[in-house]
Amino acid sequence: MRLSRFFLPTLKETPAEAQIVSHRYMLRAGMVRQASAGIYSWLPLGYRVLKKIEQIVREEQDRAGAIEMLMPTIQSADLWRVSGRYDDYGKEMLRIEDRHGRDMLYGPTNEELITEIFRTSVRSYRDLPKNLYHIQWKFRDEVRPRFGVMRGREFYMKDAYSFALDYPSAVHAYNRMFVSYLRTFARMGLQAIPMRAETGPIGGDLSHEFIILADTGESAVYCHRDMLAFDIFTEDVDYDSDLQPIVDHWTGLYAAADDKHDPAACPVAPEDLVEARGIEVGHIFYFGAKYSKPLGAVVTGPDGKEVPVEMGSYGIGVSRLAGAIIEASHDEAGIVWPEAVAPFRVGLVNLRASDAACVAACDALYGSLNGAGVECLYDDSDDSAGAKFARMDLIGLPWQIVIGPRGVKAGTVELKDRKSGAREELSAESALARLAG
RNA sequence: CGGGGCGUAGCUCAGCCAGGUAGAGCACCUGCUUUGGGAGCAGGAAGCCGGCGGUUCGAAUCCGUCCGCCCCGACCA
Repeated sequence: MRLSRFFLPTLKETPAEAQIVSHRYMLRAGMVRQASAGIYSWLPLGYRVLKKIEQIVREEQDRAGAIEMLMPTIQSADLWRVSGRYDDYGKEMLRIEDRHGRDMLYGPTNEELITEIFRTSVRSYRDLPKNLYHIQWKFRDEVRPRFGVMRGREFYMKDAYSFALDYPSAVHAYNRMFVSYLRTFARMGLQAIPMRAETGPIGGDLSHEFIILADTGESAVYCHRDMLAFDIFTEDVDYDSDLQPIVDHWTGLYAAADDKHDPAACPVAPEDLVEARGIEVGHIFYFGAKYSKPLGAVVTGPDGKEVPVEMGSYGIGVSRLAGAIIEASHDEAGIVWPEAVAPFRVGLVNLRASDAACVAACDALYGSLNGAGVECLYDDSDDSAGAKFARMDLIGLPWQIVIGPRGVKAGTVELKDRKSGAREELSAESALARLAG
């Protein structure tokens, strides 16, 4: 993509409303723009990141055996009255009335809807287990939205719902999601720590939050020091095998968010206890028959008796992750994208747009990169060199290739690693080979 | 929802206390000069001073009211 054809409204100064680093950089890098409190437009650069994150989540859900579908953003209040949550959810739920005076709502979650779909379609234990998910915009009318997309009112979320015949099989469904979450966050370059959690208004009694540590995290978290040394989980998994050993390994050491942490009852010696701030990027629940019972989602078991299905739900904050990744990966100059979620893999900088030789060298390499399938943002503007460097650092693409008169004369380009800052002079062919590899 | 703060040019902000022709820096446009870390000079364009009402000869400025946004707390993927 040529910068001259792209839409990248970067800001030199920090907008006053942004307090934390991810929010500041997302605004400055032209990723998002606030539409109203807690509601954002995703500009092209930010949208590319959002889609990368979404795709990783999707691939790992699919790998774990979940089936993708799509439910609407607007729901009828009727189902929520049946489950009893229409009143319980309170003002967080955005309520709407249609032209016929029917009560509608902008869905904050989808347990009722998915259970209803399941109820009318599945009658036999032979159709179990199932795990259905979708990735969709949600709305929770937070009293006080803040931290940019990390605590917005409108947010993009993956939510999966598992259906099982009995408790052991429900636990296996839970474990599948647990393990797939480890993989999902690892692919984004994040060390996510599963922690015991309150189940909140969703309800249930087996629940973990996946937390990434960051100074600006919303909640205090506590965990055993050794957990930080765990290798991030990247191995391939047979999701049909017994996953309990993996889950046990990751839950064997103490880790809890503040709402589950009791200093008096903490089993970890003070010198081994890490106290930090964390951002919740995923949350998984087992909640049994909490919804299947009132909504009548029952199946006939092998013994011919009807039983309510055992359910769980599993969320990942897709839009929140965009902010959370920046919190975990940035420096004074801007964002430092992990390769897997970077909006482009490489930024190609023409230092001298007025110089025919520089233009020719850049155009040639740009063509080669595109030909090799390397996502490239090509700064073909005639801005000053300093402005280009600063902008490229700000938007945080993992690699920069700088071509200027100096290098063109010497037959070299400069390859810069955004994360380490290391620069290297090499031929355009070598740079291409490096990035295409 | 309690407490606090702020709405003036695209962005960051001054001006308000003490009413009297709407400002600066950055960004933008034109031209020239520059060109390896957010360049220089000259010129230009740009604002219903958040909305409504009031006080006044006169309101960005004073008073009232509404709206929007931010921060702290309580609450949440």
